[in-house]
Amino acid sequence: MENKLFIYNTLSRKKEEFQPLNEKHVGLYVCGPTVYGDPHLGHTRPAITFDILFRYLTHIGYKVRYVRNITDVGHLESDGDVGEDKIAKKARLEELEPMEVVQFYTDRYHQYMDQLNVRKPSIEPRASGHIIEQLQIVEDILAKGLAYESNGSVYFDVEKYNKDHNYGRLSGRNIEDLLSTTRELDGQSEKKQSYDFALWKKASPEHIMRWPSRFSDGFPGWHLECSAMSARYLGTEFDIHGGGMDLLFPHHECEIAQSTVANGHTPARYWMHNNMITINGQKMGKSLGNFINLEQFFDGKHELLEQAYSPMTIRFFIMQAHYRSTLDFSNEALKAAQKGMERLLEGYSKLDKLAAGETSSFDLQELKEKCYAAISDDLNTPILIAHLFEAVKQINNMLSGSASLSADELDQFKTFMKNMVVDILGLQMESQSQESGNDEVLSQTIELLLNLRIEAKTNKDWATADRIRNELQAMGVVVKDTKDGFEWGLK
RNA sequence: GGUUCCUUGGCCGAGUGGCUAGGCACUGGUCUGCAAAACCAGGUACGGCGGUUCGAGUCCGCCAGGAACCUCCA
Repeated sequence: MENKLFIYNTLSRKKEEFQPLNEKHVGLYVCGPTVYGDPHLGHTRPAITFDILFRYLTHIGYKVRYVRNITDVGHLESDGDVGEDKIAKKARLEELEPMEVVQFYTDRYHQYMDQLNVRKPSIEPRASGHIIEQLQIVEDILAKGLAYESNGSVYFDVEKYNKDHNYGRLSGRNIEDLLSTTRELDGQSEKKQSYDFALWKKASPEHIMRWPSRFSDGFPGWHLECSAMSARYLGTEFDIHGGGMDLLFPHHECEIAQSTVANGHTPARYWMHNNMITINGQKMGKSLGNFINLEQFFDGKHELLEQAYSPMTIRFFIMQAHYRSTLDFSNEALKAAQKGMERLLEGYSKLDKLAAGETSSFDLQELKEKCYAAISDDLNTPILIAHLFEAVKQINNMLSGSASLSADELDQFKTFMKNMVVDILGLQMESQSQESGNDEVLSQTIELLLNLRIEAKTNKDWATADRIRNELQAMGVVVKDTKDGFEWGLK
């Protein structure tokens, strides 16, 4: 691959040059949502971050198998081992079959991801569809003596594992600290140590999601699903594992421990973690109750929102910060993102109008190199976007004749901009894409009016000219005069 | 309490020792019948105190404030 990619690997805490296990192929696994509620702003961060990674790897020529799971079982409320299953609880409250809850919120998740122009993963497996694989791992770990059975449940023996391996190598914790900082919780008497985690849980009588096993009728521990599904679809060793920083411990640490015992090595070579979105400086999360759903962003109906924000505005907002930094929500920041995005997309849409000049007045190769350097540097989208604004400036200058590109370079420039804006950043024009049927009639009508306005202007009939402009504006049609005519767009 | 991390101009947000980040907002100008858009120009910055260095927003120490994880959360 001619374009190198450097990514920050949580395992080594350094930026490393990405080297795939198999030339030309990349296996990517990202922890997906637990489908017991509507997606909120926080869910967009990993979705968009790894969408860009997926798009960029594809762009530079890799064949990427991107697996992003749907968690529909095993994810417990309030505590890793004693709470109620999130899906089951929702189902009980709503008097639904658990799989109805799963289907409903999975569909909703897909709908919002489509609006954000997040590409679909190659495979989207569900935890409940991989119980057999998960039980197999439980058997493997038991056979190696690193798990123990207790009252129908099976727990991972962290202390024993830590003798030969480093439990905490990903999260930077050590087992002594864990002992002293883990709270005493009810219902833990089955475990040897508080930090042991469940591989299989015996279902209590009222628990509706249950599968038979030789241990008990029960369900798999939460961490197990990712080990099982990544191994099934990407092999026991694959390239990149991604997810939110809040999953680093215990989820990913446990995943490493399980897979290491089952397969003899760490599952993924590169671990990437996106940071959190904050609201008033605090993490936006379900448990804190300070989250804003995507539906609320898109229709503006939330007390903290001053207006509605489009899916592309949200996408651009996320991309204007580096994925490993926290990103603070505010109306002011969202509005700034919206304006910036409009400026970038407007500039991009003017590319088609450019005519080639005799010579080139700016260094296209340098611009391209700077852009590739930015995205290759651990997906530095804010820097990439800064360079793209430079490109927009050049487009505007070319339009007014104060800059130019030769025919050959203009073609390159157009392709390059499409690669960056559309293929890699995944931005798309919003107003046009929504219209379809009435489009032609509408445009012709508006252009008729605007041509009348030109006549009025020629006759210095400013009153009529302004009336047409103002009334169109009131209907949501923005009119801009140009040297030899007009431009218009729908707001 | 433990671990890790953060503190940049009015707002958001890049920047891992020397070179203008960028966007939004603001001010002035050019263009235009006016407006919008566009373009040009401009200002405001690195939490505090020390240290290392020829040179620090960038490295080290201390202090202050904040966050994440340690329990489910993307």
